[in-house]
Amino acid sequence: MPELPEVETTLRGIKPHIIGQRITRVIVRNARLRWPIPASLQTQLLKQAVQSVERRGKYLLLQLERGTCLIHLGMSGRLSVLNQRCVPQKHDHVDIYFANHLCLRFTDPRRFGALLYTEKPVHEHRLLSHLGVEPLSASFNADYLWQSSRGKKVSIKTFIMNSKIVVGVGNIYAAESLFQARILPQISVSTISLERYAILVTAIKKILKKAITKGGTTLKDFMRSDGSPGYFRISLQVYGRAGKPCLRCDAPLKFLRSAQRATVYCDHCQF
DNA sequence: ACTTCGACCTGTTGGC
DNA sequence: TGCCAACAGGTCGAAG
Repeated sequence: MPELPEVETTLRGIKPHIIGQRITRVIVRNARLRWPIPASLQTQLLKQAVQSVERRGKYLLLQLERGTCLIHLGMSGRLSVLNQRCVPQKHDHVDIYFANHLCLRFTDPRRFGALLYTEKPVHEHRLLSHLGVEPLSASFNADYLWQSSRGKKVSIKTFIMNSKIVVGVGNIYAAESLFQARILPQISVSTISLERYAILVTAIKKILKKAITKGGTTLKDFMRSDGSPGYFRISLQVYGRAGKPCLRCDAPLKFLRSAQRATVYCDHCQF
């Protein structure tokens, strides 16, 4: 599930339930995530209140009184807020209980996710310090992309998926944005004009915002006792549609594997 | 300095 | 139906 819109939806879903709440108990059933959850985490979180919940790229940051809890959902992670004790399932690795008796549960079958804690300034953390601009901020614009791409040869798809450049554009939204902007995924960043970068930036922002709006319609589901997320499937133009007709020109969509990621595009509409 | 590639995991899917 | 390989929405860090 987790591309930026899903992470943003998760943030909006959990925030109202845990903001201001004091942590009363932490249960770690499986510490073996992408980085092992430190054994000290349970003690460190205990009795701290949540001051704010923020997002940086695809990282969720629970700002506590003395430090910050960093959460990444990886490929298959999920956070749910449960209002009563709910029997943990196979992949429910962490529970954080609050004074209001709600439980924030971290579920992640593939365990590519992460849950860490730091008492240093969180934006200086090694996982955050190198991150590029937020795609929905004003800093993400055509000039920025054009400037950042000088002297580089990478393909435009690899480029916009590079978190040092811009955060939160994953494989699905990269493919969709490039289709919308009519740019071939495999062309080099050095060949793209400022004007086309402007079109691409607009497409990325539009698609991410639309996806956030759609995810936002299911926020009530966060309180479902079974913890199922129930996201609407976002209507996708190219992702997962290789060989099927292009929705703009009817030509069969092409498939390409670049940097080990599947890409679908239309070689008639995109150039 | 830039770019590619392997690694981390488990669940699902599709071909034989 | 069963088995097995390939693949999946991420991203770090080593190697080239």
